[in-house]
Formats: sequence, structure tokens, C-alpha cells
Amino acid sequence: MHPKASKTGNSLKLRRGAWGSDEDALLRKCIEKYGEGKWHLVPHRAGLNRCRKSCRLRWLNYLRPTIKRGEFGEDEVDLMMRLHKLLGNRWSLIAGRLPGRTANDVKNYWNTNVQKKLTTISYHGQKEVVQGEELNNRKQASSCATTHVVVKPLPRTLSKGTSVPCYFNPNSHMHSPSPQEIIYNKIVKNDNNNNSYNMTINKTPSAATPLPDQDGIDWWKNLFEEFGIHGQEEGSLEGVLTASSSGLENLGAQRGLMTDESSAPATEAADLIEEGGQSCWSDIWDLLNSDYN
DNA sequence: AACTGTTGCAACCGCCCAGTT
DNA sequence: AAACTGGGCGGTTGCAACAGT
Repeated sequence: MHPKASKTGNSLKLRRGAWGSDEDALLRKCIEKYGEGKWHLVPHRAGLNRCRKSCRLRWLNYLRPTIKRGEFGEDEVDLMMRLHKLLGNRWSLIAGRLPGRTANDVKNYWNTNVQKKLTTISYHGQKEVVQGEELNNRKQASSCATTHVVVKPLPRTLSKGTSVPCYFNPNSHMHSPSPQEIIYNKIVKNDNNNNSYNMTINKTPSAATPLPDQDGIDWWKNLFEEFGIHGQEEGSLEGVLTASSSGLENLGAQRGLMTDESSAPATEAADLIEEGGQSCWSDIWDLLNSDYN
């Protein structure tokens, strides 16, 4: 019996611990037949003596056919680092940007690989083995030295039928960021590189891109306001764009990411927004896909 | 070969949030 | 408004496998 199987009284009825191949097969069959969701029905439907949470976890973290196995690639680790810097321990959000990777995978990788590396690399960039009291001292010092602002967007509730602009590239497994996301990436994350997720952009949004409706406008407005960016015209797309144009500059400057205003992508994007209004997104798209060194 | 220490990761726990009653 | 329920998340645990002595 698995050691975790005898912790609570409930476990007398429900099986716990490691999953057997027969259980996996039952669960897989059940999900194939009924689809994901309604997890409280899954144990009964599948004929499993497991709790709903256990079934859900097993499926999401192990059985799902889209799950990618094997080592994390260099680009994946790089993206993970950036996202962690931005989001903190929001593993599900980070995993959402790493196709095929689960939140559990990301969390485990971070805890076992990345965190370990961070604590064993000295300030001079030289690898060394640090243990005991010295390790604790380093950790303490490191937490002071690398303090940064973690952006934690609040969950947003939209009314029914809202179409928040979502720029999904059907030809790619990767999510293609919206123009707004590109701007956000460029400024907040200082991401000017051709990372894998940026390289999936293979179309301009000019024709096919839906423009935000009122709820979408509010959504973006709320996001900007969260960063202390305020528009002049309430409730209009132009207002949001105007707000974003000034706000982007402020945000970039606030974060100390734009040393040369004349060549900063945010400034140029902001100018384009101010000049072009709704029709300028394709220009901004091109601009933000170009390299800034 | 036997023992000990370390690592990776699957699984569980407790909590939170949103929706429903 | 309060209680309940389902879904989801981050943190933690502990086992199996591996590496070192």
C-alpha cells in the first residue's frame, strides 16, 4: 500500500497513491468518450475508485495526449525565466505559454533546476558549489539584490458574448501575441529578441484582426489603468489608444527600460497609435516585429 | 556489493474563487 | 446573504532511481 493511502478516514473507500496502467486506461477511455470536465462524474463513468481531484490531476499532468515529455529546450527555459520574472510563481500561466508543458512540469523544473542554479551562481557569474550557512547567506543576499516588481494581473470578468481580441495562429501550436501583447512584451518584459513565440507571427493583423468591442476596450483600459495609465476620453477606442500611447512611454520610462527615447519601440509605437488610431495596428505590428538593438 | 546521499517528479493537501442553490 | 459545490492552483511530500563512496 502506498504510504499516502492511509492518511485520512476517507481513504478507506477511495484508492490513493500511484496510478496503475489499468486505471490509466480506464481514465483515458472515459475522457475520450465524454471529454474533459465534469470531474465529479469521472470516477463513476470510468469505474475508478478515485476522487475527482485525483482523476483530474492524473489526466492533466500525465495522460493528456498533448503533453510534451523530455527535457526543456533552451528557448523554453529562457521563456520560463522571463515569464517567472513577470508573473512570479503563477505556474499555470507560465505553462500556458509553453505548449505541451503542464504547470506541474514547470513548477518541478523550476524548483529542481532553475532555483538551484540561481543559488549556486555567484555574482561574478562563476559557477561554484555553495552549501550550509554560506548558501543561506547567499540566498538572503540574492533575494535582496534581485528584488523586482512582479506584475500580477487581477482576474477579469467579462459580460456574456464579450470578444476580447485573441490573436491565435491556427498554423502554429504557439500562441501568437496580439499587437497589445507585443507592446506589453516589449516594454514590460523588455523583450526585443526573436524568441520562438515571437517568431510564430506570420501575418499582419490589419485585415483579419477584429477590433475590440466595448467590453474589449474596457478590458484593455483596465489593464492599462492597472499600470497607472489613464485615458482622456472615457469609453472610446481612441481614448484607450491615446491613453496607451502616453501610458506606454510612461510605463517604459517608469521601468527604466528605455534609455534612448528616439529609438525606443514603445515611443515609436506610441507615436503611431497617436497618429493613426485604429488603422495603425499593422504598422505597429511591423514595427514591433523588427529588431531594436 | 552494500550503504548513503541526492535528485526528479508524481501525487496529495489545503486553500481560493466563481457559480449555483 | 449565506451555504454549498466544482474546478483550479501553488506548495509540499515522499518514493524510486541514480550517483557517489
